This record gives sequence, structure tokens and C-alpha cells, in this order.
Amino acid sequence: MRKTFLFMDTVTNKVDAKGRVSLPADYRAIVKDTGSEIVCYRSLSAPCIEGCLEDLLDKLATDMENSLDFFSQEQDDISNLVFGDAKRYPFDSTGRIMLSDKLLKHAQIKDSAVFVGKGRKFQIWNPENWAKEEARIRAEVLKKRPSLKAQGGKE
Amino acid sequence: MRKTFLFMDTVTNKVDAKGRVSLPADYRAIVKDTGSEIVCYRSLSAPCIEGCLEDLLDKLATDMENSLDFFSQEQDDISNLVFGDAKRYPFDSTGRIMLSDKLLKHAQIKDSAVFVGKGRKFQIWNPENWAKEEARIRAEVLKKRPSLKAQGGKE
DNA sequence: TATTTTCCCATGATATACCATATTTATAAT
DNA sequence: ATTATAAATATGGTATATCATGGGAAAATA
Repeated sequence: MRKTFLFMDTVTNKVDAKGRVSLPADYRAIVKDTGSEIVCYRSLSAPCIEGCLEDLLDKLATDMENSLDFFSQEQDDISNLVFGDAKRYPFDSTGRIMLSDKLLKHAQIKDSAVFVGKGRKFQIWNPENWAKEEARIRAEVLKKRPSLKAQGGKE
Repeated sequence: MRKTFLFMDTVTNKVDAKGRVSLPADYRAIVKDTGSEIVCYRSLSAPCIEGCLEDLLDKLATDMENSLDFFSQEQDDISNLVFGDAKRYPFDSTGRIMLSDKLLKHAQIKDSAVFVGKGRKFQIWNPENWAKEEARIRAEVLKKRPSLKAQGGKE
């Protein structure tokens, strides 16, 4: 059993007519090693799909459960947005998951999807949207840290 | 055997003339895997039905039992409302439960029911009421976490 | 006996498991 | 470095199992 895991890298895979996509092999290895499951939901902050291990959400659920606000309104609200949208996405023997229409629509994905590692989480983007988002992020970071510009070669 | 158990997703099922509803398959899998039972009761805070595993209520009872507020009026009141109202809802071989009139009436459910995952709990709503509630929650959460709005994609 | 409740079967729709081929990546040999 | 060979991955297609749901028979209740 591995000690650490991180969703990394950026890989583009095809989405077929039924909504099936190959989960990147590295991601599958993480699922296998941790014995957990992939869970996906619509990002609250961007037009993309977000994914993580069920373990992560389970931790969240446990925290809420123990916070003694068992019947509090705010807890209800937060847990709704997360758990009401999330769903398990197990992959078949060939390594594919089947994304729901709801998710595909939210991320404007049709026949191609970009998996972007985010450490404990990952995101799935429409390729064009991701290109823009990546540019946005780079610009943002350079604005805040002009020193980086000097070092920076091109990719 | 799975490590984690979470009620997730939002699914709409029909309620037939006899009051039968299919419990979402994922929920049934949880019941099966844990060997526990589904327990439902009228939500204290909203016009909906609330459900969870009997295990969870047992944990709640234990927590109350051990808490310093064991003799507080408030705790007494809450536990009265919950335990006095809760009841087991086993599902048949086709995966359906039969909700009581009391519950259906409280949630204003007639021929369609929305199951909303809440992590360790779930709720069952009348579709129209749920639509309103979801809108309310989104507005509420965005108000409290403006950062989400700022980054925001559309939708 | 009338009414309700609990099972069980039937069916269309959908998701899942599986097989086959293509493509890519890694490994070894020259 | 180049080519050959092998392994792993991605993807298309199809069969199979599962699910939601309608209907009805048997059992229980009043």
C-alpha cells in the first residue's frame, strides 16, 4: 500500500457517444492502491467536473457528524451542495468511467475531455475551456509574482 | 467490502398508487453492505422526509447518552421528536419502500419523490419544493462564500 | 368479506462487463 | 541512435446484468 498519492499531470482522452472516458492510468492506480472509489461532482466555481476519492468526502461527512450540529441548518446546506451532487464513478475492466449528462453539460464536454491533476482532487475540462483557464491562471500568477517571468522559459 | 458509506446524488423516482417508491440502487447497496436498516422520520426543519441508517441514530443516542447535556430540556425535546417519529423502512425484493401517509403528507409528496444525498443522511422531497429549496441553498452558500462567485464560471 | 399489505413476476430502458483492435509507451537488441 | 519486440493503454463494439416500474397473487388485517 502506498503512503502518498497525488492526482497529477494533464491528459486528454476521448469521450464516446455513450459518455465513456478512459480514466488516466495513474488515477486508476491510485484508486486501486487506496481501495477507495472515484467520486465526481460539478465544480461550484468553474465550468468543469471535479473528482476525488470517496475517502476524502467520507472524512468530511465524519467531521460533520461529530460537530454536534446534527440538526443545524447550515450543516444541512453545505452537505447538500456537496453530497447532493456527487456520485460514485467506478471504472470498468478497460478503465473507463461513464460520465452523466448532467456533468458533461455543466463542463460543456462533448467528444474530448482533459483531466487535470490537482493533488487530492482533479478536474475534467472541455479542451477549449481548459486552454483559456490555463492561460488565465498563468497570467494571474505572473501578475502576482513578476519575478517568475524572468526565469520562465516556454513550457 | 467497502470502506466508506455515503448517501449521494439526487435522483427522482415515481411513487405509485400504493405509495411505493424505489430506493435508489446506490442506497440499497449501502444498506446491504452495512447490514443496517433504513430509518425515516419527518425533518424537523423542512417539509421533507429525512432518512439514514439505523446505525446513525444509534450513534446519536450514544452521543446524547454521554454528553453533559444528558438532562437538558433541549436534548430531551429533540430526541423525543426524532425517536418518536422514526421508523424502519425495509425494502422489498424489487428495492422499493412504502412510505407512510404521515411522511408523504409532511413532505407533500404525491406521485414523484426526489432523493437527495446528504452524506450520512438523505432527504426525500416533493420535486417542486426541492427545486425551490435547492435555489435557496445555492443563494445562501454563495452569500456566505463570495469567493465561489468571484471565480465563477457560468451556471 | 372487504381492504390493505407483502411478495413475486414481467418488461423496457439503461448501465455495466466483456471482447477485440488500435495506439501508445516502454524495453531490449542490434 | 535505430530498429525490433513486448507491454500497457486507449477506444470501438456488443452482450449481459441491473434498475425502475407496472401489474397481480398471496397473505394479513380489520
